[in-house]
Amino acid sequence: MARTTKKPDIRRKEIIQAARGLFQTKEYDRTTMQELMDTLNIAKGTIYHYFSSKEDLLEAVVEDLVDEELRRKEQLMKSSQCRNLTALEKIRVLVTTDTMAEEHEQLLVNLHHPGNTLMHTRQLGRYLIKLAPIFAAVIEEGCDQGVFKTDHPLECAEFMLAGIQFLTDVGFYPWSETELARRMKAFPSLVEAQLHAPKGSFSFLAE
Amino acid sequence: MARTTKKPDIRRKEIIQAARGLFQTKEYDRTTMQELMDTLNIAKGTIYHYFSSKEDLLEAVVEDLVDEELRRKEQLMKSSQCRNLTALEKIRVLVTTDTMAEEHEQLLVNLHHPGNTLMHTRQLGRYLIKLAPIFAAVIEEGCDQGVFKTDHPLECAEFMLAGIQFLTDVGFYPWSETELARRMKAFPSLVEAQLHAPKGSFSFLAE
DNA sequence: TAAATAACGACCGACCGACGGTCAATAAAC
DNA sequence: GTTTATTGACCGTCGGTCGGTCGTTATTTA
Repeated sequence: MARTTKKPDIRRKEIIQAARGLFQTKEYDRTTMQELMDTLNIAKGTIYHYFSSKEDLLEAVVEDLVDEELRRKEQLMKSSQCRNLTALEKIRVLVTTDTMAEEHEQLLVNLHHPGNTLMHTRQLGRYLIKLAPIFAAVIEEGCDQGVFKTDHPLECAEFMLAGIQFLTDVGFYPWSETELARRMKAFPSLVEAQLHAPKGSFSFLAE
Repeated sequence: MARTTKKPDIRRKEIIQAARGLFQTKEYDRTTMQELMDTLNIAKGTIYHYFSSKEDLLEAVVEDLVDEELRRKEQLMKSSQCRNLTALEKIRVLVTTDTMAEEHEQLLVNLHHPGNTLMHTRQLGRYLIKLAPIFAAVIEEGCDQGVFKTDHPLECAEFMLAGIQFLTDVGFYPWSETELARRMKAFPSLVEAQLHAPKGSFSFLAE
């Protein structure tokens, strides 16, 4: 077959992008290396030239995903429209501008299939490591402004993000609609308690 | 080969028990049906006569695991030595008498292998559904006694259990020792904030 | 300077072993 | 005799391997 060589970093990125698309639409487990080969018109050996295993590839995909999210949120916080918001407003922006949510929706279509548990878990793990500090910074700001109060901003952020994500994401567990609704209703006051925030300040979470 | 027939419910339990042992010591992914067959001296078809797939078997194992835990905790709460403890003391008993922890330790030996992510996730999911209500009941008791304060006892329990478990269990993500230590130190005050509990009342968590 | 050659590494794809799962036959139980 | 628990040979699929090929670039040769 005709062979096209590309610069390694280009090819690597190509593979990651294609894999990311497949993993998100078809689920990780149900995506075969054969499909990835077909998508890219590439031989199997080429993929394994760049990634030592399917799971290694998953790791790269997740890193790509989370890093993108990180860049967006960082940029969001630095943007002029955010510069002089209160900490509470900033958190609202961070949460509601959930850029990753779109991609998640694709997943939710293939609901109830457990083939993406590994990917979800990995993603949440990396997400916490990389993005919790951003939330923590804003929380700290809030403490300075007197709206929040906590001795452990980072752990607080990790704790809330992990809890909410696990209890909300049907990719982890096939939660029922009623369970999800019940939790959504409770989250505002839970978060407010956690941060010692004014009553009602997080009611936007339930929307 | 000579064949020994057993009562279906006996056989079923046998398979679950053996699978449980293997899944916990060897990890789910790395446990093959062949190994399970060898352990039980049973043909493959027999297993598939009782369980439609490997994952179906996993589900049964997890249910077995969590139900056992549930029974123990329920019994613990009903026991005479717990009857007239304060809510705070009861929670301490619930948490420190973590019967499942032993089994987890086995897992921690095989550290950093992601082959059990699915099992861990499933387990936490079912655990929350079945055991959060027990914690919630005690929390409610604490509210009545005036040591706690929350409008959503159940969601509060789910939230804390999910968060702590995910951030603590290296079966989900290969957290570093420093990360784990850092979080353990923070948990008491996080939980106290969540429940509006007196300062220091949950310091036993960090031990 | 231009052509031949050597070295490198990106790329290929036939092949493999392992694994989950199937099913027709069969032995035990009732 | 009927039902049902059990067997194990067999299958398809999938992740992964590996010896080898071909395009590219640096180096030598004419």
